[in-house]
Amino acid sequence: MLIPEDRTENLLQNLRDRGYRITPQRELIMRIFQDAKDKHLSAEDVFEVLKEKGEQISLATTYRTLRMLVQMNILRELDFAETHKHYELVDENQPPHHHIICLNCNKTIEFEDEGINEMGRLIAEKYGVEIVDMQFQIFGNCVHEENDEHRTHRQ
Amino acid sequence: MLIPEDRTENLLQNLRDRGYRITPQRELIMRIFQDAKDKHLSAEDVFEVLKEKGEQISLATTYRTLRMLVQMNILRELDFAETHKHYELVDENQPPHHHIICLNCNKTIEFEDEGINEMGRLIAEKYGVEIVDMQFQIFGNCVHEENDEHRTHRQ
DNA sequence: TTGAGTGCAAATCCTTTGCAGGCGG
DNA sequence: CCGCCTGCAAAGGATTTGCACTCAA
Repeated sequence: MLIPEDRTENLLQNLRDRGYRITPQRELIMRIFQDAKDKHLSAEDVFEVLKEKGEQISLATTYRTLRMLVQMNILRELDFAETHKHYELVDENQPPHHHIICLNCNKTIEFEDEGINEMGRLIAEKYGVEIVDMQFQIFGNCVHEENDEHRTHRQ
Repeated sequence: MLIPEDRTENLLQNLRDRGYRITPQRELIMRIFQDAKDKHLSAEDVFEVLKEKGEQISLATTYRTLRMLVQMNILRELDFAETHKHYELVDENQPPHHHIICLNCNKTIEFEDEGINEMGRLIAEKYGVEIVDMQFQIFGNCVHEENDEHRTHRQ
């Protein structure tokens, strides 16, 4: 089993090279995403994790940092049809992955499918679009909720 | 060339059958979507169209009606990685379609791809998820903006 | 040293809600 | 006529911003 390497140092260097200052706040936030692989944290989530760790940081800085990291292509912004956005680390060595979102329990399942990625590339090429990101979302009800009253719409 | 039939009467009957009252406001909003096929209106867009037509309606009712129509599966809610949501008429006779969103000009291109839909169905089945909606979004830069400074991130 | 980054509070944007009055069935 | 719908204004949640201060380089 592969232990995922900590890319934080590289990413920090990357920021430094682009003229950004490395502050404790920025480093903390990047480490949170490194430690939360496979999660899709919201700004509020990140802020809560920091508070639990006893770290001093403002919500404003959290939002500013997330926005900056998305612009640097270090974080990917995800839309799960909620009122707030989610974020995850970009791994340029991995093909884009996609998400199933359960409308009952709000859990998300990640999946990879090279066929879908390839079709996305062909379609983008057909329409003359240079891809920045592709997201395939399946909204539905997962079997674990089978006995509950199903929600047949977005929340 | 096929002239798309006006389904508004059927949809209104549908609402009536489900115990909802048919008010002028609800009928107006449904007709706006009928007349704006291929567009992806936001709540504010709908409100503006109504104002231009000289119709009297409040923004609150616009939001309430949109939410109700989504719950009735008459409208589909779309997320284009913006701060507000977009809506389009659901056509149950058509397979789900998807969108390319240009990060430069904010234009959207609709496309259909039965291969992608089929893959989505297979994946949902594999993970035991009953599909409510599928959305494949390609974010990128369209060729028309080729000479402009490219935005390489979400707005 | 210096200006980019931070914290705080206020502002902004989008959307929802409480309430009193209106009107569809 | 009953109670669902509406309009208005106020509230709410998520995110951004102005400003004075701080600290990374």
